[in-house]
Amino acid sequence: MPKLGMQPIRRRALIDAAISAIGARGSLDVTMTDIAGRAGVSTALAHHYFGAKDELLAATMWHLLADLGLELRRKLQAADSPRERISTVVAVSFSVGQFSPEVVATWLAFYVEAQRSPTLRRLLRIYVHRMRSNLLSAFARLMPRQDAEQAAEAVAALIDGFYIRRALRDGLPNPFSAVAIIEDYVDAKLATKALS
Amino acid sequence: MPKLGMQPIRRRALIDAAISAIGARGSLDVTMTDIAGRAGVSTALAHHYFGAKDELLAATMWHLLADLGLELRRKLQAADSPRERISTVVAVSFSVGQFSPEVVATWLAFYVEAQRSPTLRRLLRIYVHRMRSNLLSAFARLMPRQDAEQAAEAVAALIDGFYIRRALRDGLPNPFSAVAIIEDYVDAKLATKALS
DNA sequence: ATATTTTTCTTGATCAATCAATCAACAAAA
DNA sequence: TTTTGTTGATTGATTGATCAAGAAAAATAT
Repeated sequence: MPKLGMQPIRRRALIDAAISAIGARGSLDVTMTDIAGRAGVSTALAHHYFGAKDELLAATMWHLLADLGLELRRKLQAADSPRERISTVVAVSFSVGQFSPEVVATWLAFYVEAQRSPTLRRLLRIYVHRMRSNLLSAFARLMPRQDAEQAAEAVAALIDGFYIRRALRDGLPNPFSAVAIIEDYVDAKLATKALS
Repeated sequence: MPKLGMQPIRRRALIDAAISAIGARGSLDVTMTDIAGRAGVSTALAHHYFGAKDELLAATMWHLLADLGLELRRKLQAADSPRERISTVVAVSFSVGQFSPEVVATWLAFYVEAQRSPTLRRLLRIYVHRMRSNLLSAFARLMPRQDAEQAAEAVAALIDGFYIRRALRDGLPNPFSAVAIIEDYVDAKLATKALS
């Protein structure tokens, strides 16, 4: 079923077009005509490469996930201390590649759609789990277990919360203040709960 | 244009049905047939009362907003100190009426849709602004202005972030831990930044 | 009270538009 | 010449919206 010889360039172009379309519209309720048009091809070709619309959307989400995972792994290698690892997770979440309005709107749309689609939910669960375990293992080396769990949940929620604000293009102006607020939280938490 | 003599009971039933349908599906992509069916009436009747689907959805969001506003105002009257007011805002956000999976999913769906619809965006802006000013005015009495602004942003983001987790029915199990984490943040912030 | 008219409420049937998906045909490359 | 890539045209299904007509209720008259 998976066509192996197909030119990956078209797949990539269609995925980028999907992100563009979803980002512009703000939801997954985009037409194949819109996506194909942005990629400069016919809708028939999109179906040729992805079969059904759902598969194109799933591939799009998988791409976002892979992109984030790649950047995260790369940056984490340069982080030595647990404290640095936390900052890296935060910084990557708000880096230009991940925090552009288009990408953020696409993430949010997938969050919503994941409630319906088991495939998307499974993909999203991977992301949530990875984010959580990265944060938790770092925090666990800096404070008691229970506090570490709280802190990891809080930072994850803060990241998601700022993503929503960003998608609404309201309230929070730039990524810097988001990072500053989260870092401030981490510092405060460390100041009160840190292991001696 | 607005029919004055109409029975408000049908409007209310249709709005409740809309919340139910949106909550079940997880997005605003619900059919009039679904909504009308849940209300036990025909689609034609839904159009009779609301004109277009968009207006029904806008009315639904307005209802959620009014509900939240009502509960918030009532509870805030019983809060004397700024610290209590902060706790009240948090508590109301995670109260049974506001934090049920259905309602949360509906909120999230509206967040997403607000990117497209100016009407919905205007409604949401009211909510965001009210939440922000409630938090900010309370924090401003407890710490320097700049810290207060950060804290208000952070608490608002935490609330939104936990809402997303709840909508995904993943990670965070119950409202109590969400409240505990936010309260812990507020306490930590006060411990380090409070006015003498 | 009872009959009537008028207004309000409700629906089934239907329309028009949108859209995912298919397919036969054609071009390009291998 | 076989495989791969590409499209225009078409189809079938979904769905928001409309409309004429029928119930039900309310108002008015007898």
